[in-house]
Amino acid sequence: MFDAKFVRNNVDAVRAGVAAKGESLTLDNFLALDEGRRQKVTAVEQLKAERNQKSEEVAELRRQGQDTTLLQENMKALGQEVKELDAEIKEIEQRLEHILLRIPNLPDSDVPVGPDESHNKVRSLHLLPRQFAFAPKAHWDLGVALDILDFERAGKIAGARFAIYRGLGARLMRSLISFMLNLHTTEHGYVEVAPPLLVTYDNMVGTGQFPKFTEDAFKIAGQELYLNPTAEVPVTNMHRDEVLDGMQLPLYYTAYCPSFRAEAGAAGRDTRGLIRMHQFNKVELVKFVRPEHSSAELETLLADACQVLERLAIPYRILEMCTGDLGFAAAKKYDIELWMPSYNRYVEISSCSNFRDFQARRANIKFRPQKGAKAEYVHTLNGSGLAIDRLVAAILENYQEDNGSVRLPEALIPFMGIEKITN
RNA sequence: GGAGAGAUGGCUGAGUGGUUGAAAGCGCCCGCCUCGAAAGCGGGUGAACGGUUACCCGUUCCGUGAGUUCAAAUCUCACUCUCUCCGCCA
Repeated sequence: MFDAKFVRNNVDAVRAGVAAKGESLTLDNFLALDEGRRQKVTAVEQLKAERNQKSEEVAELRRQGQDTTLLQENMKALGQEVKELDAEIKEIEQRLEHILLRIPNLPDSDVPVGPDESHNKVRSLHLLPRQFAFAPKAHWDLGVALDILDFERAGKIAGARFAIYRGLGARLMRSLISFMLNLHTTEHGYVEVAPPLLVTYDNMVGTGQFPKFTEDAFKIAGQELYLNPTAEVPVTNMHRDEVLDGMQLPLYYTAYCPSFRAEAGAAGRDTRGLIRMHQFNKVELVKFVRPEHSSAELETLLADACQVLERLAIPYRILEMCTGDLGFAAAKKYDIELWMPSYNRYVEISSCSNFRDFQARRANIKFRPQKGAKAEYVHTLNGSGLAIDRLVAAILENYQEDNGSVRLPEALIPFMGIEKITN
């Protein structure tokens, strides 16, 4: 979110940034409301100054034992006027905030310009897709045949877009969680957290999901609580309304969280398998950093996420997202995509984003650069490190053998206690 | 779920409806002292918004929201959260 003053003073830049993201906002209404607000604020503040002054007079006259009824009568009208103006201002401010909360973050200047995903830039390729000497199976077939995935029974429990992990499948998921959390905590310097999975409306606003994308979230009936769509929400909001000690920055957090998405706009897409589910598992990376470091921190965040795929030896590529594919809150974003034989293409496994101070403003997260210095907004970043269900799918598909068994990546063997999943 | 206590600045903690943006202490910053430091002494030290932007001026903010009043941190109501005890439970 931007503050009104910034928008007022940088109308053209904001318009251009919004347009680059493929949205349109005239801001004319905003500017008119903003101008009207300032006029009313100036007016009401004069009245309030008068009220304060007269109130002091009342106090003074009373001390002298004089009658103040006449003065008090005059004050009533003044008080009423103030009340009405305050109400008008409040209404205008609500409308201004309504607009401000819906202005997307502006792209960094080095982000490739383009309307949609077709303009994303491939930054690098890592390992080449394996050439199969047999017809590779999709993970939903492999997993069911190996009796480690069960979609049918998951449907009995919760309907479509859910999965049951079973036996070695459940152990594989647990192994991936441990493997990734261990990697990030012991080698990359992240602090592991296990946050609440239900979050308030304000939390969702803080990270930018709300108010624009309420239909993507699951709401708890009768309560103002939502199932978290990504650990980004609870972990970033941990520090909401705080002034962090500048000496403690940067803060690195990693969290494993089940995550929940309504997938409102995805009816009929990726209906099979583990790729797009209402409930999925993810290890997330979140950083709170000084503004001058956030660009460099995005690069190391990306590297930390890629390290998982390096260790698992799965083919992947890194995409630099263009302006039209940045999403609402990001100023710059990389996607990591891994090779999925059943799709015969790369599939997203992680998004690593720099939000600059966009989320920090919404969630009111500041830091004090030095003792005694004025507090400033921090920069926040996050990325999946990585999405677990898609990783399971990719391991099954990329490591499958012609007899339907699946070898395990070296790095997972200590966690699994076996080298191969067979029937 | 029942009963009680509480919520004030970076922290601790005073506060009788009327110079209380808020005592005091801690912390922090500047100065004096010192070779330097500590101690001591003196001064300063919240945020947001608006007007001017050199300085400065005004308004708002004492958990949140409403109300009473000429005037609310202080009175009333609702809500949220924290703590203690009981009940329940993993």
